[in-house]
Amino acid sequence: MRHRLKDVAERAGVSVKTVSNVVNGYQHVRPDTRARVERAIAELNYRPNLSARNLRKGRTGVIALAVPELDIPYFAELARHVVTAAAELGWTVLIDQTGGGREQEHKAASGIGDHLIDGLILNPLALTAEDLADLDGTPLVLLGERVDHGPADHVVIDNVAAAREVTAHLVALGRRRIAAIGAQRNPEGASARLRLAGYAAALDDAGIGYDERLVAPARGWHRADGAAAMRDLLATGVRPDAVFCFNDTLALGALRALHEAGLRVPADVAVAGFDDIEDGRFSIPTLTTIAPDKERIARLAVELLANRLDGDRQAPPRELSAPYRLTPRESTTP
Amino acid sequence: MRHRLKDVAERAGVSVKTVSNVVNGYQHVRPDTRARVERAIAELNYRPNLSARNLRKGRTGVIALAVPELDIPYFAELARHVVTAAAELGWTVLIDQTGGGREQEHKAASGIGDHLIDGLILNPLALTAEDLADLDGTPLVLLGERVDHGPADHVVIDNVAAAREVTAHLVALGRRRIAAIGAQRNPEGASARLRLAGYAAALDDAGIGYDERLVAPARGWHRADGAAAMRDLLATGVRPDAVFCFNDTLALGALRALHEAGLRVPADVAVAGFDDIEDGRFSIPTLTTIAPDKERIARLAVELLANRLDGDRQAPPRELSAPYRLTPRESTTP
DNA sequence: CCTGGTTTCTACAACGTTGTAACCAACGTT
DNA sequence: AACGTTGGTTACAACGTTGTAGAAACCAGG
Repeated sequence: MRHRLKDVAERAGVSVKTVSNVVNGYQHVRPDTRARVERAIAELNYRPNLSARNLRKGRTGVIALAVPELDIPYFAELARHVVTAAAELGWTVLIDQTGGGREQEHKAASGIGDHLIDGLILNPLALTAEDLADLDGTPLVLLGERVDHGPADHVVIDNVAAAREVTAHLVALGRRRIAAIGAQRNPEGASARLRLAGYAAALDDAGIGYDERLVAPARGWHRADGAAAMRDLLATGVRPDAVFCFNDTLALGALRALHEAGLRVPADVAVAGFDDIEDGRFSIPTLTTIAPDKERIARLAVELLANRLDGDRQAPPRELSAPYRLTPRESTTP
Repeated sequence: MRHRLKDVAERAGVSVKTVSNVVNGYQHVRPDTRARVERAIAELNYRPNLSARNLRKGRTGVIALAVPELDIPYFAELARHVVTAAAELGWTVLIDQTGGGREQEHKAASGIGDHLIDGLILNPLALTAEDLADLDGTPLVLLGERVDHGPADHVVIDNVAAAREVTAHLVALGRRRIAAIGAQRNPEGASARLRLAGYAAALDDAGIGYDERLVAPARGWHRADGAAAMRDLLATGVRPDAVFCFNDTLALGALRALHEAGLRVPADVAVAGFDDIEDGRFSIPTLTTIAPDKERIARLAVELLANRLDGDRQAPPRELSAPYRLTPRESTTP
């Protein structure tokens, strides 16, 4: 049922290579030969065997995207854009879920060696620079925060500036007791660390003291974690008048916990998030957030990978920055 | 930098095939030979070339999952479970976004022929039976509703019964003017059609007449579509006291539109959805929904594919059913 | 009619792996 | 001592494709 170049060649009365040439759009093929071959291809419904082609060419046309969890909307939305951007360059995307663990992230990164994929776009949560040291030259692009001076290209947004801007927005509304949710206990959560730094900087700008009791760690990045952190905050008796959550799912969880505690948003407590996921545009109230340009991030990542594949693999790593925008909504401004 | 069986063989002083045997866990290898080979493998950091292995074996170890859109949470959650279930059987999952179009779904299905993937799990929205007619025997499992008597295995949940149950739940709360959101204009949306049928059946059970003005079509399955449909309903002046949305994102959009219209949920209007996505467990109010066992669906789909791959490819298509559970929450019961 | 260049096509080898068949050695059985 | 059996290993071919080198056919200019 399945045909090979050889079958097409026999039917068209030409050599295998000529069929290959037609398939690959080689120029110097006589029109009538080409037509005969194309007819044979159509009649046999021939499809090239990609495994064989890959083996011969050393390329697979598949890139991988490794994210912590697909059912965190930010990553799902990002994945969508990466798939789209990659498709434009003729690539297929293989999506990997790392679970956010250092070990699994490392496995995803070294899985490059399988020859199954030409390159990897990795959004690490816990990976450190030394984890990347033993990679053997397959192109890698990191998303989110830089793994300090790692050997790879990366696409970032300015987490510190963004966090500072959204915190300043809360300050500008007259809030003074501004909590932060999402600090990570393990020191490796780079994004969390930077967002915390931006938060602290904005407080400093406003002459507000940093109060450790207002900074709540979160176990993960899910709604449940945000809700739990918010409940903890309320339970300790510190009464924040605003909360900056380090991502939108945490913020949505916090909204829920505030609702259950009978507090009004934004009247009693203003809430801001980070990521601009679709939920936040329809939640009650809608969610003020930092909106990173996800499409741009995806496109830049794919382009970096393409450059690496076609160009100099030894070139020094590049860092590209994607824009973001503070997007005020009901959760801070009624 | 990249090593082949041959390199390992030379270093260990054995034949290429012996190394291959060690790599594949072949029994009859002398312990000291095995040790020597394994040391050489470790020293060279050898990784098999999957393209070559695939070419030789005719299998790639990769299956594809094609869903309409990754950033619809239901599909993201499903994808997560499929990836997990597949990993247990040693498979990698390649995720495809069809966009829900008939053409693209067909392309995904026929893309099987590329030899890149061993099988496909497809969640179709618009695909018809005849679209599947020209597939050449590569295993395919359909999710969601059956494409009428198509030639493929499929995993379903009983959409009619589930929709009937959730509608009956609304009736039991004393609601009589129950709207439905999510009917599709194009006749191909099989799931929507079945859920509509269940809705109608439940009304009939309760002796409530079917009122066409209460049935709102939706363009897509996003929150924005649900909000738009709800606004349309309200604009026409029919005042429903309950709404059954054909999925959760539509319901979340409807919640938002009701909020904007100043209507209370569930006091004025009760709202129910379908899918049990994470958002619905944290929204305000939390969302009553039908919770399909997504993990089970994913597992069944992967198992069907596995059976097809290892077993009889000509066996008649099978239909497996996954359970669901009505999950009442605040949006119907305060 | 020859020369040199281009176009069109082909034979062959190679990519890295594994299945097949075969070999040799060691063993226990007749 | 001859025999079959098993364990351990190997040489070879094949999977389907494409790059290389070159042959054959064609063309133009002298």
